[in-house]
Amino acid sequence: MSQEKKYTRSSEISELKTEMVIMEWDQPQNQREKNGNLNVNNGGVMVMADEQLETLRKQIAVYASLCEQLVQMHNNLTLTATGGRLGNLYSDPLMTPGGHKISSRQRWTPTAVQLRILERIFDEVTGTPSKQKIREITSELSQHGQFSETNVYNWFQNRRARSKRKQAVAAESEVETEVESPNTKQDNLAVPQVKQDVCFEISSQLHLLGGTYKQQAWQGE
Amino acid sequence: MSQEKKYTRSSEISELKTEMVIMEWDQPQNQREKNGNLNVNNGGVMVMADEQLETLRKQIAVYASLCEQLVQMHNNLTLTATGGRLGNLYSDPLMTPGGHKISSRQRWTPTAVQLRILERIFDEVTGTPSKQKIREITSELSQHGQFSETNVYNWFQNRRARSKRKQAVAAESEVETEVESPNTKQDNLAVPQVKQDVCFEISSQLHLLGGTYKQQAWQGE
DNA sequence: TACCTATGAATGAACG
DNA sequence: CGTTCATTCATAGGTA
Repeated sequence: MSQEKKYTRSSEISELKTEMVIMEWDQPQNQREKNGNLNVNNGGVMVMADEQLETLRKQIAVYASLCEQLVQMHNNLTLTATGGRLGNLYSDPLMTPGGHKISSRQRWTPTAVQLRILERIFDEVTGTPSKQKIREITSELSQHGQFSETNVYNWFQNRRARSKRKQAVAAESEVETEVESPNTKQDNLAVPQVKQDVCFEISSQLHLLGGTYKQQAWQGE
Repeated sequence: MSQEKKYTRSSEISELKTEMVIMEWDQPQNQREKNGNLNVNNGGVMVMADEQLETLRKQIAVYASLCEQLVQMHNNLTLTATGGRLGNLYSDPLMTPGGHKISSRQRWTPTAVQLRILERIFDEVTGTPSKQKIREITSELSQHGQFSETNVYNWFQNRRARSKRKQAVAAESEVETEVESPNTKQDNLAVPQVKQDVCFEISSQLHLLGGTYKQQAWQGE
């Protein structure tokens, strides 16, 4: 009785950005260039070294935290994330004793690659997936996993609908409640949404942070 | 019945975290205290600042690289894909300089009052909350706490689903007392730990780097 | 400290 | 197309 379960998945990234409080460098770029001895040859700038030190430490702290969390996420995700699992391991003959629990089809879960492509296309298309297009997309994405056109269709439908709903809700909540707090732009607490490319955010943060040595590498695309 | 491993969200990572121990600085704490000018008033210690700076920068560089890799891996694996559950960006945590953090980001938890009202309404409605209704409910409950309509929506959804499920399960077990486990369909736990190696490497690097400055940040209080 | 339960949230699929 | 259902994930809180 080996029942496979696919845990993992995690969304701890949300915290990352909160921690990533990028701090400014007190020194301009040119100063940073000669990082071998930038703060000692300047008469009274010595104090700066100290500040910088502090800053650097903080940066490192942030980085450390970041890495830690990333590792965590990776740990969680790694377990079963790699590819589509639509047609692979999971032996569930949809047969329950006594009950009629049929139709227990496992739902398709797009992989990262697939999702990215889908979103891109979603962005391109104005509002109708168009059957023809769906076929193409399916073919395209089929290389990264097995699934049917119906999945794509559904995906677009859902995507559209939810997008709209989110917008509506946002707009609605935007209505000013005069008696209420002036502008508590703090409507968090359960209005996540926005679910964009989280990784992208991380990337941004990283790239912002890492002005010291590293430049950019993955930020491309 | 039980498999070999239990899958705990944080236990696997525990070792990683242990490696992220704070690394001692060549300076004692008291020195760090007066970080306003710790390395300038000491005749020959100035160089140290420089060295330290250099070291710190290197650390940052390494961290940056690590993060980069991590993000890359994450991107490849599942980031926004497999689970898609990763879109949890909540709003800023509002961290006060004093060290106070306003918890209450994350999951909305209905208060007693809210719950009562919700249940009452749930009982009234035949089974379709209807968006309009949700709006009202939200408005009404907003007096007892801040939350969005989505919460209400979700609440009803979950409520109904759960209700149904319970009923179904009850009916099923009522008709037949099978040998299966009627309590819960939660006999999962397979825990395929496979690709851990990657993380392992990274963790090694991280640990090499040392924590430097980091202490606890996100792991919560 | 570790597991379990309850439940809020996310999302693929289906219904009208 | 908009709305609802069903399933699963992830987390807060309780318990041993």
